[in-house]
Amino acid sequence: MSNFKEIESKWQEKWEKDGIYNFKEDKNKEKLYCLEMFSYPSGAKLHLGHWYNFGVADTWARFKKMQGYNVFEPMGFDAFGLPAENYAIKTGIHPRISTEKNIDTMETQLRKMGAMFDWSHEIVTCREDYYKWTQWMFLKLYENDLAYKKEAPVNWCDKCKTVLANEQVISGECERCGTTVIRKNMSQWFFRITKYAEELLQDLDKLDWPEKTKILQTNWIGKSVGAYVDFKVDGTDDKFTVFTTRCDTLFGATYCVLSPEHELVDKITTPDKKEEVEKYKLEAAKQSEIERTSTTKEKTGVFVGSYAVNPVNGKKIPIYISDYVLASYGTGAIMAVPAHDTRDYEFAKKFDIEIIPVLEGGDISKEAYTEDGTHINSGFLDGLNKEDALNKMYEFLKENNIGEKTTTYKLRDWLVSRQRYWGAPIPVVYCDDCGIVPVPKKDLPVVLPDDVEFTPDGESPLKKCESFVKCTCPKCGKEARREVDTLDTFVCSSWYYLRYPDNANSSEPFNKDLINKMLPVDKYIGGIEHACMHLLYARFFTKALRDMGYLDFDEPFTSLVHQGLILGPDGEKMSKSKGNTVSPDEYVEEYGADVLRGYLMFGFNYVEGGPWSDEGIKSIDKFYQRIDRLVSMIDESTNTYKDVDKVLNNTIKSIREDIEKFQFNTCMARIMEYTNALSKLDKIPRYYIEQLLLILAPFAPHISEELWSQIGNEYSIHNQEYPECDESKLVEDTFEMVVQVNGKVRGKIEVDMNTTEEEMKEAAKAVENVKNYLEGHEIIKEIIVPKKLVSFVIK
RNA sequence: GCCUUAGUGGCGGAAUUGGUAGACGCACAGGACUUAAAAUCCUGCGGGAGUCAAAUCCCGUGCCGGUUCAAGUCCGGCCUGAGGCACCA
Repeated sequence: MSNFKEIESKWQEKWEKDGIYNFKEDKNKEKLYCLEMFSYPSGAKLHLGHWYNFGVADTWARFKKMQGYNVFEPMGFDAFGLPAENYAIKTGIHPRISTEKNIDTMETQLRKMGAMFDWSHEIVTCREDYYKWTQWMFLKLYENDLAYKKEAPVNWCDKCKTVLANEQVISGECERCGTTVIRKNMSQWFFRITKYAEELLQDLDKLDWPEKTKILQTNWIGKSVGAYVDFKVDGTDDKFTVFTTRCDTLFGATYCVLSPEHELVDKITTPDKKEEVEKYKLEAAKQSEIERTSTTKEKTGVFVGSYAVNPVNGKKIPIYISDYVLASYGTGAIMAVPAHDTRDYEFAKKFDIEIIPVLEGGDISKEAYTEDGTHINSGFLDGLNKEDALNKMYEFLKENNIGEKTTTYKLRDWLVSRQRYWGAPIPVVYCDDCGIVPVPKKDLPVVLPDDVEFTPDGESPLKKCESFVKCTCPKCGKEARREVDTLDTFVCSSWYYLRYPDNANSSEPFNKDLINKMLPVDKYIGGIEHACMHLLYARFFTKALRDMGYLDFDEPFTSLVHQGLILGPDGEKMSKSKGNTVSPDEYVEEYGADVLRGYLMFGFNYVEGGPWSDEGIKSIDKFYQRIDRLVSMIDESTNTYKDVDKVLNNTIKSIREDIEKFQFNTCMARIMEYTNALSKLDKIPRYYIEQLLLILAPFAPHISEELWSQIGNEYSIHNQEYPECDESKLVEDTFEMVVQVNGKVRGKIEVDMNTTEEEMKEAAKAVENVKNYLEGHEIIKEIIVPKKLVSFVIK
């Protein structure tokens, strides 16, 4: 086999023509839905990361197919998004044209991968037959009170008069014009994901996901139990509510802090502080949340001139604003207990505010600092421990109607409005008389118009498209205006796994019975960068659809695996701007898909990834050439060799174990060991060759298929069963016993498998080198690990 | 900064979960075949001491400390890199 490329396209065409990977319902086989996170067609071409994700995951799916599962492995494109629109502004090429062209290229490339993708189930999110149902999802959420509008801050460039993505803000400035970006409030659509916060948290226990991913989601959801406490503003009827996890320290609260965006700020700022407060609010608006919540930067803030009344002791305490308090978490206001909180302590020191310790040994300025001391200076809480004091305070707050026990989450509702063109239009109409009116489902899709203008002035093309904006109210028939914002692309990707099995359905997003059979996804493979957003949004959608009665399962992805990141040769994340991207194309061109896939499997720990280097890709090429040579040594004898049998069965056993852990590198190593064993033979019996090809099939699908046919076997190797391990071939008569003295290896000796512990000990003592160490010393301890080692501790 | 994660030969990476560190491969070196090269095959290959050669010994899994008969693996503290931080997807 001199040319891998030739045989690859030959088999790819045949497989597709025969549809051997197309999913057909089969009552005798268990379905297995294997899904790789679909790709965004921005770069025009597949990059190495795609090959790493899809190509390697396909080996797992192929292995499952050979294990007898009815595998469904679809592919599609997450095709809406910012880059296509930016590209249009720069070049004038319409996003639909550039996107469809990219998809075309990528499909061609994906076919060259030789994966089992079932193209008859393809979906593309920017096409009407898909986004119609994305809009339907929006309407359903709206009907169920899971979509609503409210004011929220966006990145705003006042020169461009446009909203910027975080990505477009470069160190606080607009990437186009360099103007300082500010946070500005706008009315926007939200999905009420927080309604599911508790269930999203609880159900993590049910999932076969990496522990670190569950921890990331747990922290992101950020549940904390505490209390709301109301503070009156002294001398007025105004009050504000704070959230605190330590209401037991209320007696030590010596000031309050509102976020600069808090609605009460303007009202309670005294005239002499007005200027200073306004200035501070502007400064705060310029900062990102990461900057604002940094625990190392110096605390800043401004006294607003008013005082709050501490509800437990009636003390007047000053009210400040500070950027370290965020409007989006809790109530946007805190009570500060500087004696027991680091941030509050720093702040109080700087502004010379009173510090009252209320926990014994808990004064932050003291050396022996504990968080949970006995309460002091705390009136009715004095002498109590943390738990009792908390409970007593909860009671007190409730009785006096000044607060209550509560649970809050860091998780915020999901902002889905985007002031952009290239996305699914939000199917809503604004009518002067009827207000917000959802577009009736029979009128979906609200079609994204093609004839729009892309200008760099930042104005949304949809807003300027009069024919789109102008419409009639579905309720009263009067003239109305369409919503010009589009949906976050994460909305598209929150339900695509539900559409794949039923992608041609034109009367509903998916058939309930079908989806209940095909889902949940059995194995979902994609990057960990999606741990908090995409994966959480998809879980939310599934639960919301379940509650609406459209499906009967609780979780979309039963089992999850993250492939690592393939970095540039410099060890940095590949990006065009860094100029460290590596294209897979030249490798496919030179070595073929099997070799590139093989190298990606062998050269990296799949879950860790690492910097790209092509040192060694040749070795996979050589390895497959070697297999080709071995196959030509085929012999029709039925001889067997004990050593070869042992290696063969160990290979099968190890691969079956390792592939479940996505350890493809060790699988490849075991295949190499088997070929090493075979190459010691002059002629290789047919059985050993067939086993080799079957073992190899999921890893090198084209080469194995070619060689399988060359030795005269029936097409297709991919419809065969994966070899089973014959444990009887692995039985060993002896083992190597290790002898340690004081923890160091001092001898190794081959002994019979059936050696008793007592015999092991005696044999160990008889080892020449061990004898030298034991001589003249007292053995104070003997440790025996059966079938492994003997360890002596001597004095 | 916060959350998560990783650090093992010249390199990519193994290590049954506390029990022989370096599987498998790359690179390199030596040899065979060849007029020669490529390809292929064989041998060696963490560092140091020792020896004709061995045996054997010491050091070694980012750094410092701890637990243990025994630590790459567990615990505490640090350093460095990577991913995410809610409008890139």
